[in-house]
Amino acid sequence: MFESYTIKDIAKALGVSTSTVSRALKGSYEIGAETKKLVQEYAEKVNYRPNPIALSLKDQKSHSIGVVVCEVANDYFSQAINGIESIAYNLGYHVIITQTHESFDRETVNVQHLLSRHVDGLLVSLSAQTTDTSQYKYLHEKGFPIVFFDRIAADINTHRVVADNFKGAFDATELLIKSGFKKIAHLTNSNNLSITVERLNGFKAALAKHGIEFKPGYLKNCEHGGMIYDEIEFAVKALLAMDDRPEAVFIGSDRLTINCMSILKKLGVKVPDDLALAGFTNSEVVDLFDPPLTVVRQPAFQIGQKATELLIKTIESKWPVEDFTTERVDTLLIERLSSQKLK
Amino acid sequence: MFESYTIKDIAKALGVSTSTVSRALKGSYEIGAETKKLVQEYAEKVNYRPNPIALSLKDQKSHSIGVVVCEVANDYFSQAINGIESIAYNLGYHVIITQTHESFDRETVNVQHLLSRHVDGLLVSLSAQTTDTSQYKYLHEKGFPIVFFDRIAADINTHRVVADNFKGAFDATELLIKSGFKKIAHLTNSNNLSITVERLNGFKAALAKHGIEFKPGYLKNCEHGGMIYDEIEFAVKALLAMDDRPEAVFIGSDRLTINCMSILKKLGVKVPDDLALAGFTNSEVVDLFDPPLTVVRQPAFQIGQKATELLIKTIESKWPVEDFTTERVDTLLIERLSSQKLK
DNA sequence: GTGAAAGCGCTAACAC
DNA sequence: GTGTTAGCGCTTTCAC
Repeated sequence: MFESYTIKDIAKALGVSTSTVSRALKGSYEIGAETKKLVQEYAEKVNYRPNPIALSLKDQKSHSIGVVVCEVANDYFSQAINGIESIAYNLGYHVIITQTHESFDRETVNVQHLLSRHVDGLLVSLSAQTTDTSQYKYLHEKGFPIVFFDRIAADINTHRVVADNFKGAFDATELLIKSGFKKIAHLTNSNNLSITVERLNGFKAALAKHGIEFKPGYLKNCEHGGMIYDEIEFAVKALLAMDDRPEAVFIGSDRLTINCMSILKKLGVKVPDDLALAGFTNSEVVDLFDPPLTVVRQPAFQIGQKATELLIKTIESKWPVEDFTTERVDTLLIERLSSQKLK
Repeated sequence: MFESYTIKDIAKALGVSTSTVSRALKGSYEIGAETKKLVQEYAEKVNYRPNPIALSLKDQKSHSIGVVVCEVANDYFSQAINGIESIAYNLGYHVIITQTHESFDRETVNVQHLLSRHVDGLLVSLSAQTTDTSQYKYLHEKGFPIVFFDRIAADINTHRVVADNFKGAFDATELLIKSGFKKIAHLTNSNNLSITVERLNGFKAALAKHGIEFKPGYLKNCEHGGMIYDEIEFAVKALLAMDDRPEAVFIGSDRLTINCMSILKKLGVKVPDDLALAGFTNSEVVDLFDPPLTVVRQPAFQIGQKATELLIKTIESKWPVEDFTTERVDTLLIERLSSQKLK
């Protein structure tokens, strides 16, 4: 096995005490210049690294943060994790990632697991199935640092970082309207999610602004957050089978947008001729699609970074934090062929 | 802050000693049935969780493994990490991910960082820039567990998990040949990488089998592993500008395949009419591309799993491991429009 | 200016 | 059957 030097080894080698070594290494003023130099040079020479586990045990912090997301192999979340990691790394934390696969049970198990690992705080994006947020409420009340991002718990007053989902949805919907569509459907995620509600509101607001009535029949929710292909296919087919079939659809989630394209292609429905399309996604290759996709992009990397900064600030705060912010960052609308009305 | 119960709290509350609690909790036979029950019920009640940091300090293991990859926001690696995490999670390890962004310096820093965190072992996929593997050699010789996956170090005899890159390349190239192409270029990664060499060999073997001469001019390396867009664009343009311009190109990396498509589209080069294309990628949406892409997929998830299993087995081995395996898993060739010869 | 020792949470060897 | 204690690596208070 691989051994590394401890403070004790250095102390023994140099014939001083461990406390001297400890102090010398952090340049304490109490240590004589030559001793200090001696110790520091020796430590350097043997490539001494303090044992972070011992430090953690001492100061009762694990220097790790737990992340709860639905899926890593998802463009939005892999980008967000990238942001999380970049901040955590710089501030000396490491990141433990867990996936819910949109299941509430799995989410609960993950949180328990992370707590048993004594993470110093939690970065959470709720699963599509989650309605009961009491475990977070309990922890939050006990003073345990939690930051929600993307899919937040409305009833827990802690730091939150989200995209401006309302505006993102509004913009995309308005774009479809301005392209000339009036019959616009909305395919979206589980109603449990904050993002679903916000995006639906943005969708409705855009319709209202342009005097278009919201038709409940044009709204399709996929309760499993796009994890179940058949559910999406069912919803898409239902839209296509309507008497007053929509001409366009605005899609409220990354996975749904991609899967919807895939289903339409399979069914031989031409985009945008038969059905125009705009949707949320963070995929970087949608301009290579046939047709190129009109999308709402979220600054996932920055969202991950901000959430992590807030979390670590909370963790390291000397005083109980009581003042919580909700950061809202802009989305980006990119128009491509899929949302255009062809002659 | 958030406090949790320790063995000491339980001992005090129950008026027994800490060792009794410790033993009772692991159901030791030395403890009387009623004491055991008492302790276990109390621990359950207060939701006791052993402090993993204390355990780590005791048995000199951090129960964490370090991962070195070039990029997380890459389909192949995010899928591999998924596999890594799934195994690590089940075996009680957590995973610290670092990214090299294809830089050797960054890789060195990352390895140092991971070692300073006292990870129990390393899962490594080399950066495109790396030629000097001495840091790994040094660690390996000291008995430190390392498993290479995907981009391996040829000169270090440790566990390795790779796709059958030779065959994957061979199959894709042969497919192009069978489609009727003879002038086939190869756009690929840095020559430093094991995968580059293996895929090139597969490419050459397929040409040879069908009596086609290998033209060095048709081989383009992107030394930065596709991180620099201009480099790829330069290579693609060079191929297109050749007197004896290739009719098809086989691409040896995920990022290059996607970027090449993007460049061809920008240049107005029609695929497969003007240039047919087949390449390695693990993107799940390439069937939505225009045109749908012919690809070689790697079982990234399984590769991640296997590598992690081997690593943890090595870590937990009671004896120094001397017998190392190289696991080679099959790739999957999926034919779509991009590789077909149109009339 | 430096050393001794306690303590963080847990386990295990050694009492009794 | 249960308690006492040392020790994992490090910091820090208290001595000198």
